[in-house]
Amino acid sequence: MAYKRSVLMEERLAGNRERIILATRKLIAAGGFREASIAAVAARAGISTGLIYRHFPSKAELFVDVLTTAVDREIAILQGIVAKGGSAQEQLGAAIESFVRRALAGPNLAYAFIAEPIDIEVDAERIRGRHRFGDIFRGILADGIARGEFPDQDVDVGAACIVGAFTEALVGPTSPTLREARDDTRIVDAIRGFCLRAVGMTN
Amino acid sequence: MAYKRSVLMEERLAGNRERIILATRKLIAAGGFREASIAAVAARAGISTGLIYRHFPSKAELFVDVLTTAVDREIAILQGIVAKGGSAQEQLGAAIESFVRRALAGPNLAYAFIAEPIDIEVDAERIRGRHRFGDIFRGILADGIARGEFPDQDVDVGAACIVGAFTEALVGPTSPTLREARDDTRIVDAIRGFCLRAVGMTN
DNA sequence: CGCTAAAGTGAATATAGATTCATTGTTTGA
DNA sequence: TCAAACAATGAATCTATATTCACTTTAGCG
Repeated sequence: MAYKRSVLMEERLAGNRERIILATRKLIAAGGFREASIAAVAARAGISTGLIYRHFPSKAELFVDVLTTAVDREIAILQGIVAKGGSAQEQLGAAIESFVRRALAGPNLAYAFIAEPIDIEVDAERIRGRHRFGDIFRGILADGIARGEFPDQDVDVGAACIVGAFTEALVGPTSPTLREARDDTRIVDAIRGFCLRAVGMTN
Repeated sequence: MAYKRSVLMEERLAGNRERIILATRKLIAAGGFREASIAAVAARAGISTGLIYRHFPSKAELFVDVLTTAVDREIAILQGIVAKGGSAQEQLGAAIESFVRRALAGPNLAYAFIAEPIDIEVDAERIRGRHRFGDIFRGILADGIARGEFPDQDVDVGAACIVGAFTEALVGPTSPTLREARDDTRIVDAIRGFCLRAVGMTN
């Protein structure tokens, strides 16, 4: 007779997949891609290495899956903010604040993704993710300029600078957030202030 | 009798060391750390893999050497600019312009260093390099605030944002400079303008 | 129960790349 | 010219992981 997976079984499978993804995310968050070896992921997920390959064709695809999922979530939130309307200044401020706050809330943010290359396949996705973030900000900038809110400026460079600025301030090695005694609100304000001024608001 | 290297020999040795470093730098510039395998370095330098180990105890130390040398050079230039005095605004503008111009001049900048991790040892150095850049900008910022040129602001976050901004705009994946038809002056101006406004200059 | 399909395992294999070292070539100083 | 000391080579070795696959366990179904 044909083999039909019961609902319970179906759930277990999905659960395993979830546990693999979760384990990967945690390992990456804790110590970057380098920490997330297949053996480590398997151990953390409480399964065998072989089983991972039943769910993902390769380590690279597992990573890409984890990455895109995380980026999708952020992009959706940013788009939501833009969709809400308001002045370009409000949108930009809210977008940065949201991103920065979520990153700080971590505890150990998938955002580290934005900053660490490994293999070409994953890299491609990482870059795509960064571009998608850049596009959001480019849009807000262009809009603000069109509305006369911001002075005329190079939106490509501006978007790149904004992404670079808060990425570095948050997860980069220069980051003040890496040193203890963080005051989240202070950091959010500082980054938002920096970017808003940079874009032309006297604030 | 004791063996004493002749001057000529001494020079050949030094030349080999130089060629190894140069080959490494070029390979890294062309395709990142990943391209710079020991085999590739040896091939490019026109020597054997074994010889590399006569000059450097490990691949990591070779990379660290190449990295620090490059960073040292940049830092010295930035310090020279600061030492020349002038208003904080002038110093900041000149420092950014210098850095950005040199990076654009490439041909294929050692600055990619700033953006790509590999092993812990090299990472440590990379991070130190970024900190050293950050320190320069933190200094200029603090000075400008003290002199009343810039509004009061968080210098730690500001410095990180500045480093992040031009790093991303130059070598990051979002970078507009990666796409052809570059207009160097336009990019320099855009980045400098962004950072100066961010710091509080109405410009 | 007994039989099959799928889930799950983990030791064995494959691969890539750094590192070593036995060997060969060159330089030095008498 | 010769022997010791050093430079240089590159195939062989070591290492670290990703990936496979022969096998064990469990679930579905008559």
